[in-house]
Amino acid sequence: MISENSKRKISESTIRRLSLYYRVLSVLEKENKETVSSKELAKREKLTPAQVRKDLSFFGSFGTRGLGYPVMELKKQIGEILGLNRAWNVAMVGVGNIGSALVGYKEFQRQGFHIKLIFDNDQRKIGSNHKGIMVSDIKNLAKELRDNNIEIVIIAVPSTVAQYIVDDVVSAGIKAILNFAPVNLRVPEDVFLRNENMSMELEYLSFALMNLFEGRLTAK
Amino acid sequence: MISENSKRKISESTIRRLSLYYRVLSVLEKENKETVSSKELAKREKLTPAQVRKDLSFFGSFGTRGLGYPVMELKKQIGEILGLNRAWNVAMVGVGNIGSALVGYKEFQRQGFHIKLIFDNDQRKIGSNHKGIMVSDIKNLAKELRDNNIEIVIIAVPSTVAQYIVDDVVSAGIKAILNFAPVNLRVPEDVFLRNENMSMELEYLSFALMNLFEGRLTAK
DNA sequence: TTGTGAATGTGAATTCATTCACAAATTCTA
DNA sequence: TAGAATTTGTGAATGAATTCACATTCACAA
Repeated sequence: MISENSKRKISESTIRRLSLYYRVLSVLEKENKETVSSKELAKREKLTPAQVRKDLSFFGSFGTRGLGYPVMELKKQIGEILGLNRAWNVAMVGVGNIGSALVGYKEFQRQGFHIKLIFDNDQRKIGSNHKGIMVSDIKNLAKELRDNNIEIVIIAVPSTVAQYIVDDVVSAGIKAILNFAPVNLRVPEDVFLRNENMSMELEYLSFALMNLFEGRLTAK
Repeated sequence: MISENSKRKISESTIRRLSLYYRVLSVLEKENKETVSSKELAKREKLTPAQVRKDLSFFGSFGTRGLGYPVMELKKQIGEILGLNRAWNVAMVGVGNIGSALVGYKEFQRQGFHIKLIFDNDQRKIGSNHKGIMVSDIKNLAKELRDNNIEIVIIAVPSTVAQYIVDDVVSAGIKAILNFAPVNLRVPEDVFLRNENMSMELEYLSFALMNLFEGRLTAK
């Protein structure tokens, strides 16, 4: 059971690690492991056992001393916390390179993120079938989002138009937006906006290699 | 000039923010701004001015008191730090949904990440032309990586085979790997491995919405 | 049923990151 | 040329996240 202290502020990094735990637990479930210790969980994610226990402790106490955590049950609990035990209605705006790839990305489906609508402004794409979903005209964005009870919108349009799209999305009452355009977008206070910056990790590697060459740094 | 105190350990978040500054500076450059203050830079990234100055101070002192930072010069300096003022030879392994989209992703090009080789194991894809690059047989992976002086490898293959690929990549002497497969990979101590977990941000939004419904949390 | 070993859950200690606050430097104005 | 207005750069202070360390709990074996 999720304890009431969950009202306390949870750090972003804890949530991100919860995602990691969830994934490892899925693997462990497939391996038919009944229980897992914080030590084992930590090892698989290159974290410390204390970190794992602390993270989980924010939400309740799921383990058994001397034994560890029940794999299936813990996965279910984390799923509950992250909202993965339910389906989310998602819309994709923009079906260029990235948008198109994401529509076909099975992992989203598996996690309960169901892409129900696809939008584009390209007349050649509108009306065409994309992995079983009809591409809608972006002109009808706000109305269609409302009519279809969309809860999360993914933005995969060129940077130049991303802000206009977001304004439209916000006007439709959407409270959660995932942005793939490499640009900073403005949203009202009550809207959650997350950015997926595809170049950032490459840049980190670039930085790491630079420092490696200059003899400043090692990988770990 | 980059000062010698750059030998101190730089935190991951500082590097990530450097990426953000770089992007903002590119925009400011296009807007023909000559200088920018830490205040303005902070505002654009929703950070504090102190944060911006502290981040930069790890690498040297680039600003002028009373005036701010010279846009072009600072961009150049950050580019130097992140290794963006040079070209990197990159290889893509796997041209499914994601791999294929990334090969066509202009932003990588712009930042100096040049995808020189593409690998797949699908006979129908091997030999075919993908955005001007011939798809190679994954059997020749290690040899081709060496022969073409590849420095960074992007993994976009199914989770089930990702570890085998990585082992092969490592055996070719590659020191920097970006992994898009939703799985934890093992690499030796001296290899930089970064993971791009496409579901993580969606899961964060999912968590945020859950808490919003339960009245626990606001967006900011 | 008792003892041993294992592993959790959590305050306290520590480490790490961010923000404060201000002297120093420089621009700008008149 | 002097005084006002900015804004940097950075130690010090604060705040946040991680790790430590251990009492507590439980499983399991004999």
